[in-house]
Amino acid sequence: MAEPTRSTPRRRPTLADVAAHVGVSTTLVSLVMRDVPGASPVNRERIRRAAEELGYHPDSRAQLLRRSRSRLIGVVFRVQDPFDGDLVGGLYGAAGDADYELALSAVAPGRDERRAVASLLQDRCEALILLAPHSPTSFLAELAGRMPIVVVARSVRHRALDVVRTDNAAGLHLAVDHLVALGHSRTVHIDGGRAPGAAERRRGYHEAVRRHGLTDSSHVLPGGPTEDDGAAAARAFLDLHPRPTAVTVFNDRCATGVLDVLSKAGVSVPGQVSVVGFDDSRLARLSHVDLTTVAQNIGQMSHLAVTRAKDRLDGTDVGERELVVSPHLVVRSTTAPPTTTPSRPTATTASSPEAASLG
Amino acid sequence: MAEPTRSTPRRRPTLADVAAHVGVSTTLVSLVMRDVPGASPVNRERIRRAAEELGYHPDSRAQLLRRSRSRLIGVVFRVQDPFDGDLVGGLYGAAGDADYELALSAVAPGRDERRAVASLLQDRCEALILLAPHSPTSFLAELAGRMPIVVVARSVRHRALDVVRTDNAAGLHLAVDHLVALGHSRTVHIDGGRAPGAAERRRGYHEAVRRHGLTDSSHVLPGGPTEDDGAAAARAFLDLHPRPTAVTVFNDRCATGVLDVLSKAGVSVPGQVSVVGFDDSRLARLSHVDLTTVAQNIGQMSHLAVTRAKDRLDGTDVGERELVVSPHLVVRSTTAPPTTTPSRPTATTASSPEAASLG
DNA sequence: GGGGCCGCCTATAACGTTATAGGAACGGTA
DNA sequence: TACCGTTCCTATAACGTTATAGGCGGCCCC
Repeated sequence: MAEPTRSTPRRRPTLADVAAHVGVSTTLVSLVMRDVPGASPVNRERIRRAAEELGYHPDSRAQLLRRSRSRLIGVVFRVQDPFDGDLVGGLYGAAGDADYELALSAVAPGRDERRAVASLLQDRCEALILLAPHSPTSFLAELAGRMPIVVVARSVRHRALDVVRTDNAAGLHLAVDHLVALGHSRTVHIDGGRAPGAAERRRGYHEAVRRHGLTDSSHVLPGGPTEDDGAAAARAFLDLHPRPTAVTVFNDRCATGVLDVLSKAGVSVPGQVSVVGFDDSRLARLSHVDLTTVAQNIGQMSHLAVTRAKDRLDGTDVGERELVVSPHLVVRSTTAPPTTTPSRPTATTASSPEAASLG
Repeated sequence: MAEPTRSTPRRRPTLADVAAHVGVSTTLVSLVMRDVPGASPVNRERIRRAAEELGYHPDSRAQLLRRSRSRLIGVVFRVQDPFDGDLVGGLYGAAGDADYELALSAVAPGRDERRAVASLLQDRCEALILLAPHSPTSFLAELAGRMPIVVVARSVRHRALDVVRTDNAAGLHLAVDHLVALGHSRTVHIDGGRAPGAAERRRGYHEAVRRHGLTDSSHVLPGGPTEDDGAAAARAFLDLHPRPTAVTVFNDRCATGVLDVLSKAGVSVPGQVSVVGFDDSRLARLSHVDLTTVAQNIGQMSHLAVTRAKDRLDGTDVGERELVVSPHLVVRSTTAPPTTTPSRPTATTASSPEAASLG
């Protein structure tokens, strides 16, 4: 039992192992592994080779423990949400640029936000980025007393919380302006219910139609964030009389449900009805969906979230608590001029039974 | 500079802070926080209160560094994949039951599997669970020399690797048996290309139709894992003559693309064509899709993956390297008896132009 | 030749926790 | 009184790393 090290060959090699192998101090090995100056080229090379040979990997726990700063940013995300997935991808890039590491903690069925946050607290993250959190503001505020908190894609008004979000109202302005420019006047907005951002998008819709003097020929239909919500809303839409020629939808998932029901009902898109989504998710980009939609700038949002966390940690003086990112419109193939507009009856009117009975 | 502790009030409290606050040793606080015997009820209560009051959270880095075992299992997953998302949810549950923690590392655009794995190695994970990895077997085998590796949802034959996967061939047997039982004889399988599991599902399809003596009236169409692949395959399907009455599809995403194109072409499902997917993903369960599909048993797969990792770590003697989980069929509304079968012409034939020109 | 600086290296002490060993006080027993 | 076993508690040394403070030559410059 002179050398327990040798009796357990499975032990992971440490700095000391590499140092002993080369015949130098652990400090020198540490210098070389961190690529900081202070070692001769000869030793640098020998140490690198020994580390490679022994399969040495630094122990991040020990590193983080020793270093005053962990340079770790925690991210809470919903593991099934495609939008969160895209954001996480962007965050990895942005964190790398800022020289921070990311610690991921998922919200999943059976694992709520409190659990996810608690695990990140234990990991000594210096700041937290929460993607579309649904925890009460009081909980978020309490967290903010402990460390910088950046909330993404949810509007929270609290002086201790940073927020990065899309200008949802502006997004609906873009959508409505686009439809009006195409010649539509009878429009409807399918709402997101209590989902984050839904109220602002609804407000944006109202503002835009009022600006165009189209308040009387506009509607809001109850909906929600999911495909099912969209499908239900589309059925209600089919009963409207006279039928609007264009629809703005809370998000792309919901819009997909709308498109599906319209297609099954024999209503052609964009022939009889134009549809605009929101998010520019993977869904919208699928060639068979090819949805005109309001794109959130995921890259910029990720960048801003990380930068804001970093600025808070650095004590940099920042201005607004809330960073609002402008969306932009991506025109694809679900929008076109209305064919039933009195002013320009270009194409033949639709011949489906529904259209006939409602026209 | 007598007490730097007091001069920086923002520092996170440590065991020592709690101990000083109560007037006991750090060891005693540690005992209480870990809920191990050896402290008097009075002190136990006082320490708990002090910890709460100071907002003390144990530093998991220091804990893991000190403890011989980290009890940490690393998980590599694709951050945008809904199936991986479901699995991660299951893994959290299973890991909790086995008294392990999970460390998540995402594969995302700009962050490949090597990066994801390297970060977990640094975190001193004791084992790795890789969800549908696409790294070469050689890389996985090299990892397996370092620690237990469990591969989920991909078939890899290597004596050092544990595999947990669905019995893909059996899944297609279920699908074909179901269709045949409904009365279908002309079927087609839309393939997954090079996606994991595609070859086995294709083989299962071939086996099943041969068993039913339907080889001559069966086809395989090239496809892929995405909605777009399904949409393209569906267009090819529409050109088949005579048109098959039922389709088995590589997965639910691909099936969604198929359904969409069929719907736009005026082909009714399940009236004219029955469709069976694979995965039972969220997609399939949406009420407006309501897809008959082969369900992978996510709960069992998660459980088996964690258990296998644990057994390897415990040195438990386990049998097979490969754990094959049986799928089951979920019948929803995209399958029905064929209406064009000579034996029972129940409904009126469809009247859409496409159907007419091809019928 | 003295002083200063630079390049290379090492010893030591942390970081916050837990494992180990052991001490003090107390009651019970011989 | 001596001895034992509990119960409750503490001191100390790790875990693997890095920050700090040097040490030791050698070279340059007055």
